[in-house]
Amino acid sequence: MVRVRFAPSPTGKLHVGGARTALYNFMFARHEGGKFLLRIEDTDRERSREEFVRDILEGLRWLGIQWDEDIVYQSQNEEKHRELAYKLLDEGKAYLDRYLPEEWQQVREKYLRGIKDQAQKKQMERQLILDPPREFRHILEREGGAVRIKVPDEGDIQFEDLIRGKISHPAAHIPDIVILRSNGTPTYNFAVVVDDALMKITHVIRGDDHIPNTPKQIVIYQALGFPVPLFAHLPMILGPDKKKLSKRHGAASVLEYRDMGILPEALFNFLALLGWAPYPDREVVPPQEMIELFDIRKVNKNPAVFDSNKLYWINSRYIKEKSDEELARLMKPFVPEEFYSEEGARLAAKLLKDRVKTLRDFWEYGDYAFTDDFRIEEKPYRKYFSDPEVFERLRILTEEFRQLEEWKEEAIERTLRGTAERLGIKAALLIHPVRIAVSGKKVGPSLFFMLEVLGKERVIRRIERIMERARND
RNA sequence: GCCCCCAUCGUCUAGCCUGGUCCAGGACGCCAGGUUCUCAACCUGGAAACCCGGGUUCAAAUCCCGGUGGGGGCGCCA
Repeated sequence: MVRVRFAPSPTGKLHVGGARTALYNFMFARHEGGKFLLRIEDTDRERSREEFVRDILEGLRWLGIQWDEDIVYQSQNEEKHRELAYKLLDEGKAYLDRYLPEEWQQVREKYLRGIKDQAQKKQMERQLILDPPREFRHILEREGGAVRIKVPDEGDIQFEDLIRGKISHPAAHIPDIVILRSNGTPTYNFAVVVDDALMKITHVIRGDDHIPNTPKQIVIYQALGFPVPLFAHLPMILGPDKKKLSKRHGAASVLEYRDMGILPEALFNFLALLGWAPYPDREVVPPQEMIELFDIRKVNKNPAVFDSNKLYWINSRYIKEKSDEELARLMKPFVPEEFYSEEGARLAAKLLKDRVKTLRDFWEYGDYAFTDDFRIEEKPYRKYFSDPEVFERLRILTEEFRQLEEWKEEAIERTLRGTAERLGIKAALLIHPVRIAVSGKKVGPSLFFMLEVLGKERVIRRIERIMERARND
């Protein structure tokens, strides 16, 4: 049974890099019919915050990434970590380092400064700890200390990465790792191994910044006698400047994308595509299908630049696919409360779903669907309503509209063009002022379609109202 | 410094394992044209890449070696 986990530390919001890692774990678990678990690595008490835990959970839920068992908090396992570290000590697989951190710093500077050869350095460090120089002889009398695991001095630590194939690291270059600090808390590499073993994790899927940690963790697994899981290291996600993605690159947090009007399935789709391609010629692949096709072995090795442009494009595709009713519901958070109505939202959806990029755009470009009190762009308004002739033209058009029985796109167009012809003017001289009158904007959907959707009463009302205003201006 | 990892259009990628069908395919973006009442969408077309150098081979984007470039790590941080 496949068991994977996402193990964020709650020292910041859920950002897209973390979300992608969670996503790949989730897709792998679902594809394999296994379990996806969540572990909060909250051992860094200084920096861990409850609000970040909430942000992470909310972000995952929003993306549709559900975890299967109770959330594990790393801090719950501290007793177990200590116990296992002491067990290794008893078995002679680890030893005590009695230096205080500051002392060790001094010792390193004094005795290890020029040493470049890592194997040699490792041996000297061990020597210095087990057999301190005269001035530190006294530390041997001390109780306790940090626990260091003995790392083999020869051979290579090897593992088969599901994405990269064989990775090998000379054991002699790995120093004896501290697994328990002198204050009794476990270090990261040790805690991860113990927790993963306790949770019976079978596949560790994480960012490739962890590749250098893996050989160390394997040493720990082996010392503990735990089965070593399989590893898969995902490439990093980079900002447009090819640097590791961070807050400097604009929105980096998952919930920020939600608040910008991105659909969760669009972000899911987009993130899944960063490092993997389900098809050679299809980009829009909904979550369920992604899961069915997911193959960890096909994941790329090279880092990917986060291109928000493409995210917006994918988002617009998903918006296009949705029904007006669903969009009406989805856009609610993005419309000021006093203006929101289900009817208005449905009109906005119908009018704009083929042209918007985010849910936010519905209000941004479609306020006139919700209220008569929409914003009128000054420049085009002045352009079309400073011509005194516009009043008579629109008065005639309004009369025609009033008598129009069948309020349909084609009939409206016929009426308007017919009127223009009789007046001996270009249709554009009616079209543009009407557009301003009913929407306040110089650009938007096809006018006749817009008039049909908005409805006869509203259209006439708005034309008359704007003329009223223009006369007074 | 040492160790590990990576390298196809501006960007995401297909192809690479199992050399020839690749003068390298798709998508975003960009440019041009079409449509049109506007902008977008849409349709059509276009520019745009195998990091460099050796080797193996009849044949290399694909295999091997070296270089260069980028990333990560070398903590009693995670």
